Amino acid sequence: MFISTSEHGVDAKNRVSVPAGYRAVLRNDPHDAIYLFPHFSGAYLEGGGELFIQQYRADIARLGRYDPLGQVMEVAVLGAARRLDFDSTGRITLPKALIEHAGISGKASFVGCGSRFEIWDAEGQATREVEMRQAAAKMMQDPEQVARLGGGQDLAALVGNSPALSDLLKRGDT
Amino acid sequence: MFISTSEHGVDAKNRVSVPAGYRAVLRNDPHDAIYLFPHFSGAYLEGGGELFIQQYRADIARLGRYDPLGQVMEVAVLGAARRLDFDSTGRITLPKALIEHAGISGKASFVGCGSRFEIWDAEGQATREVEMRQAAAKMMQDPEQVARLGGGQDLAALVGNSPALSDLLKRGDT
DNA sequence: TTGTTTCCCATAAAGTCCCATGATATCCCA
DNA sequence: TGGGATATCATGGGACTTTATGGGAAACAA
Repeated sequence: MFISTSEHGVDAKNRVSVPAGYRAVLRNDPHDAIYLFPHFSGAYLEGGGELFIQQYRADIARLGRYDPLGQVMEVAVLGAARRLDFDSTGRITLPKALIEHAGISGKASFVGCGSRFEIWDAEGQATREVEMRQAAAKMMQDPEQVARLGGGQDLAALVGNSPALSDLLKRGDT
Repeated sequence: MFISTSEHGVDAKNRVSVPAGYRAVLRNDPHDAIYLFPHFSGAYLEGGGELFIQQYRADIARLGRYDPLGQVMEVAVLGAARRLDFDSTGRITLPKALIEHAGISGKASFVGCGSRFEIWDAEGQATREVEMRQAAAKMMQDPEQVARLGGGQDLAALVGNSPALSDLLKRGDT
């Protein structure tokens, strides 16, 4: 699971160290690499491992070849995505197009989001984090939102019913 | 898996370099070649490897010999498709008919779509990409579309239940 | 011949690998 | 529990390899 936020410098060759904790998550993947794409809904990159990109692929494939939503997502996600391999010290080289989309200058901020992570320009990220915390607090005052979120009451049941999920949790590399 | 978008010049001999990442996908194929055909629903080419063309073949075969749809697809896809071999530096030579169908002049844009890719004239592709990203952002604001897309909730369970899919992910050449 | 296609070599730019170094974190033992 | 030894991590720079692309020679067709 990708968690925590950390900043890393982007050098003259556009290289940036991927947080060690994230790399540990990817260690079991077929290739030692991450997938990244410029997100369509904001100036940031979304990324993850093999599972992350295959989820998008599965979602798109499920819609079928002639669905307009699927066609849009194909270009916006798969067409824009890049596979970036690590060098021997755990860095990736960010393509120019991705750097420009996210407006990264000097420092990049990695934000873990569970099964995926986001990369933002470090500059704005600090304030964004505070805003998100405030937004969360506000939403928790709305009973409807609280109800939608649930509150984790049923995870135990979920695990009990799903050998797959149970294995996944035991394996611990998710 | 074919992902990312890149532009490549088409020279006086109609040669064009296939992105290195795409060639890596095809390395396990029986012949080191791609299949391409002028797509019936727009001014672009659709292409892929052995698996890509065999999927079309299987779909058509399933319809049976006397199905009008099958007959149409046979001509429109298999009849129009070409197998193009790579030269020693990873280029293919685009036949005139394909260049004309896609309106390619000078530069061609390869767009990865997972199990297949598209080739567009680079001129229009740049704007198309921006439009698609905007369309995606807009669609994500419509709860109905979001619901249709799903959001990958079930891939993990899917993988857990399917040894075949799990192997596929591990093999990593999809 | 003339035009077309295929193969091979040359080159510049881009990307990747490898080693070095300083900083940080972790471990171990008194 | 403090402090030094060790391992891990982040980052810089140079050497090397791959990739993209241009051009020329050889094979083939009309």
